[in-house]
Amino acid sequence: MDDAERLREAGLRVTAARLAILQTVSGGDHLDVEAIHRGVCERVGQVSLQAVYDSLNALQRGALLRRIEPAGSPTRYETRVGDNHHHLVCRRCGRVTDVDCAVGHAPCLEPASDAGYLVDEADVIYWGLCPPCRAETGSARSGSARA
Amino acid sequence: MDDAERLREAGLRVTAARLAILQTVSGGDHLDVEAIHRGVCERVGQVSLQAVYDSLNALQRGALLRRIEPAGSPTRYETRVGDNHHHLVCRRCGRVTDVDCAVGHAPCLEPASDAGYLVDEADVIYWGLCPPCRAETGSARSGSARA
DNA sequence: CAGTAAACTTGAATGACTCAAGTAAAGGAA
DNA sequence: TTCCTTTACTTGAGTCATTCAAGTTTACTG
Repeated sequence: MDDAERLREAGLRVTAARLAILQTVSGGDHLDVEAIHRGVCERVGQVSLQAVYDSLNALQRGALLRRIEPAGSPTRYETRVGDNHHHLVCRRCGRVTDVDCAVGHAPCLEPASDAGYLVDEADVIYWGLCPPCRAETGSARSGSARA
Repeated sequence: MDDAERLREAGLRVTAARLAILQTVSGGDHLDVEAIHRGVCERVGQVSLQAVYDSLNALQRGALLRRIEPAGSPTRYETRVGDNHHHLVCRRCGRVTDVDCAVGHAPCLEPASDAGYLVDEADVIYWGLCPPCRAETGSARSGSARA
């Protein structure tokens, strides 16, 4: 299924801007809105930043994109949707890297007690230093995660 | 150990504003900055919002408070620090509730692959609807978490 | 091919937070 | 106790990502 079909299936109109967004996000690595905007403009000429915001919202509502919002850094988007994966986020440069869930049956995704909540999603972010930033700061190898 | 001692131990000066912040946060339930500010003013009279921001930062650097930053809602604070617990966040009203880690040995807190990152923390947020919001929206009981 | 809803444009507004410069006060030293 | 230095606090302006609003254009239906 190509992007145009996927858009239609989500009840969205097919426009050059949206196709360019999908291409840009899928070709990039957890890009932020500004980077996506740049990519879109390179592909199809001037598109307003607001159109990009608007479309990104529509695309994520339609489950064509996934939004990642690490505390303290701007929102990023990826095309890998509908699967069970999490993210490593670099505290220093903000880089985001995918990680599969640590265990197949995802124990952490069912809270110990749901306190009466109707839980529909679990978000896991591992905070740390990415390899380039470790090299620059001279951090020793390997640490153990704390909850 | 009382709050004043704890402040001194963290290398911070003891002020009425800071004591009031600690009391307010510990007496409240994952309050946001505005609510903390209100609580502080009730206790010790006018304190500027910036002083509250400043102190909250100092207190969290000194590990007297923990900061919770759910995507799309303002930062909240709690006094429960240094343990292994996560949060349920209501998509509708933003309410935050503590959950202990699902499993003692915390499997999700060691990523399947660390991609070379030096991981120092894992943040887990369960998104859903809190009981009052479920009642208001008439959502059916229980759903299964998706990663 | 026309009509209409959705998408896009421009421009202003918002909200949470930070920065900056000056004043006040905590707590160690004299 | 008083002085002095450093940290905390005040006021006020600034920033950044994001949203809102109103008008125009364009994709798709009929």
